[in-house]
Amino acid sequence: MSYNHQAIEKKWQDRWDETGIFYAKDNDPREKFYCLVEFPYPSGAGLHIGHPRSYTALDVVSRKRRHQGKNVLYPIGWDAFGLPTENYAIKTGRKPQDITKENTDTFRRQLKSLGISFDWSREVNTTDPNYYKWTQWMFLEFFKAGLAYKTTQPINWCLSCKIGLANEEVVNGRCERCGGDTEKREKEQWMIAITKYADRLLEDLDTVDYMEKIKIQQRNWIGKSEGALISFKVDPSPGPVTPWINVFTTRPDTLFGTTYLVLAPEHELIEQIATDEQMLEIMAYVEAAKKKSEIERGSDEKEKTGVFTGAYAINPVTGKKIPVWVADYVLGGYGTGAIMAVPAHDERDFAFAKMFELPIVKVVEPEVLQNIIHPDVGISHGMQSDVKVVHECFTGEGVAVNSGEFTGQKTEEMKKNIVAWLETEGHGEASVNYKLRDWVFSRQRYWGEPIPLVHCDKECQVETKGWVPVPDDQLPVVLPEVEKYEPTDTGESPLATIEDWVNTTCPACGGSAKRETDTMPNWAGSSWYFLRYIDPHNNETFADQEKLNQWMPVDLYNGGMEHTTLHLLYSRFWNKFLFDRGHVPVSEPYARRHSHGLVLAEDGTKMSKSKGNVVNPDEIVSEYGADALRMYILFMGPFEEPVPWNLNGLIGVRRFLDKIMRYVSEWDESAAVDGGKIIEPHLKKASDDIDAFKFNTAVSTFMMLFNELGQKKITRDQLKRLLIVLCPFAPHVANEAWEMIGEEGLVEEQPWPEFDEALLVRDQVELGVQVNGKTRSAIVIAPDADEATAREAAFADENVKRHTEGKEIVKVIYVPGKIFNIVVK
RNA sequence: GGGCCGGUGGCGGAACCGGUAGACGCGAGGGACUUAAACUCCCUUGGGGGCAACCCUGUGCGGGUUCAAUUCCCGCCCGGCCCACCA
Repeated sequence: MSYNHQAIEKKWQDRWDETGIFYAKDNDPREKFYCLVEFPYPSGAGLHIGHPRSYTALDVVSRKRRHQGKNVLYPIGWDAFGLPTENYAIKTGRKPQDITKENTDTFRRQLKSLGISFDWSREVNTTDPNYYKWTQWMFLEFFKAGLAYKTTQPINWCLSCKIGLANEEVVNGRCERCGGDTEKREKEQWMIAITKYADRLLEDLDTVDYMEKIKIQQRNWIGKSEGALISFKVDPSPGPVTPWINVFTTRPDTLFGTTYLVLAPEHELIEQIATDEQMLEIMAYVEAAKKKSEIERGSDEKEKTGVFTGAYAINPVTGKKIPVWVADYVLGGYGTGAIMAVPAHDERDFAFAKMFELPIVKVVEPEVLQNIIHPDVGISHGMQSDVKVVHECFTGEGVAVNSGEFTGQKTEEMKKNIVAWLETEGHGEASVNYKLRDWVFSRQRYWGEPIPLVHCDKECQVETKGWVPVPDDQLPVVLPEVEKYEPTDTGESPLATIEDWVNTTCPACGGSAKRETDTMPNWAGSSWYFLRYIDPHNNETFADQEKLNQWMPVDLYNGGMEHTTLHLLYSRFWNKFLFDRGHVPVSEPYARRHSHGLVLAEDGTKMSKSKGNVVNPDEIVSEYGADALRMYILFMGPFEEPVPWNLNGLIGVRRFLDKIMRYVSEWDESAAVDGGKIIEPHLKKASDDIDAFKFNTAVSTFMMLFNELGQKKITRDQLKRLLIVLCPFAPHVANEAWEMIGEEGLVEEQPWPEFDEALLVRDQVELGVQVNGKTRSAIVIAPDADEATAREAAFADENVKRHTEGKEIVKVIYVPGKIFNIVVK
């Protein structure tokens, strides 16, 4: 017998809709549980088979919590701004608004067909003006706090999207969205000063329960390093004002080994200090470096290039003149865009020095060498004349050599002392650097939130360089209708072409003014959506304070690892900022963060449209049913690991669901026997596995349970308990079965079972018996039997006798319930 | 190059805190039911040996700790993901 999934799934989904049983309740005395999944980007392709993995898993958790009497908020919405929709609009000439409407309708239908217990009354959409009104309002909060600023600086530019990208969006020199080539470009951009929060984003990781690998990845991305800022005086001075070159280093202790300086090609001092003879060559090099795409620059395989500027600077500790070079192995965006090169103790500097025959001076030795009498100690640390060719580079810590008065100090000690010396001499100071960059927040695109600023023609607001916020009562600044969605040839947003929208009046002085035509990146709306779910229809504020107090923080948040350095970091930052402004009650938005693995194609590779190995959830649901898809996707493997899709596996799960329905239809109360000893341990295991995120073994536990039951009919109460625990996994089947046995109402209304300890303990276990660690037999014995009993049973066993007879028994190890091991000689 | 994760049957995977390796599912083989098929049910299924009871071997490779290692330690090899000239 095979149950009719189409009929029963529709039936119960309608019942859930009618009763509103999954709606979260504000002002409710029950304990709250806020369960969150990353809301999807509603693409034209429809739901990906990977989506249900995360949604189903957290659905199981949410459903269990409801059974346990919690007031659960499990919402869903649409992260709908973004390039694919815009590109589709360009291709078809249709409005992105219309395309989005169609796509979200599809996604909603697909998600509902899975029976996921979302609270559909709280659906949000980032492209809804009632939503992005608040995204804009929050941007203005950043602006008013001085954290949003416009600047011209080299940014990552995607050549095919014609769009500026944040660091986080550039993957191996390619655009994260389209995979196209990127290069550095000078462009005016709105930035948000996320770096001001770098320390707190780092430190507060200790206060949250994230999977360790997520924390590690965020720490690495923030990339805090401590060191020193050191100033080198250019000598001879190229003009009346003597320029100084500032460098950041994590190894100030190697200053004596600094034999040259290197500036990034973008460095502002280059033109000023380069000598006339070198100028042509330098300019050519700088130009070439600019044109190099990020890919080329990265793929140079350590082959170093560079040009001498002709200028020299003074090493403050040795007093020696050292040459200043320009090379693109130094990054303009990190530190000061200039480095002190210590070829003896840095691989990159070493490679460069060898290439251009620059001096290499050893100033650190591994500590172990210090115990050996060393002829080098004490030799002068001069330049050219006494340079020995060093054949390898030592980057570790150790003891200083060739370092004047500091010689003999350990690295840690020397770092402190040299920084103190630099500070007194006015040549430098202790300093901290981060890899994290400020967030490039402008997009020259149509399909995003307009940045709600106006530039006053008279620049009446001097301190903000003429930029004036659109007043709150004029928000949202609604996206105007345009003819064409293409970015303009000048690299400006299509909005720039709508004159009567661009031209406006200055909110401050009433004079003429122009609107900002850039839009926000698609990360904007997703940075705070978890707050809007709490009060999605509020028109007075983004969410009511009382309700925020009630619901925040999110108790459990699941999403993909690919968002660890993007969305997850951005939204933590955004929430912290709102917290500082007094708008949200907690500093960290997510108490616990989990991540899921990808669902791969059957061949173990990523699913992709081009390879044609994509699985369509609609087909699966219509052919095998939502419950089969739900249970299979949980069963296929460990939740956090990637697993290949396998249709036969899904069919196996469907067979199991048929087996359950068959059991229930054949179930006969009058023939019931006590099955407590069978079902109780299994139900307990399945229940525990939910909290441990071990959904795969939870499903297999149900299978084992039915294998053990066989034809045995359990009591009504026992069957009911079973169906309640099954319900989070296969809610349609559980409800249908519930009705089949004549029970009223919905399974969702039932409390989670309390497990009876007495039924969990087993009276007999099979205990392995080993001789010298090799399993030779097994005995059936009480799990808590004493050693004498176990010993008797074990030595009575024929097989054990055969392996022990005539041998000296050295000792026996008996671990009750685990093992009985006899050591013989 | 760095960080993280992983490597167990033909396949996906299980094994709690070191305690009978291979649960559960798929696939395969055999059988029952059927006029036949589908469905369902039963048996077998890591490799090698043996009629059998059983024996040997086995969790990427090489060592080690232990009564006992898929699990812990050391050294390698391979794969995946993320980051990557970050001073």
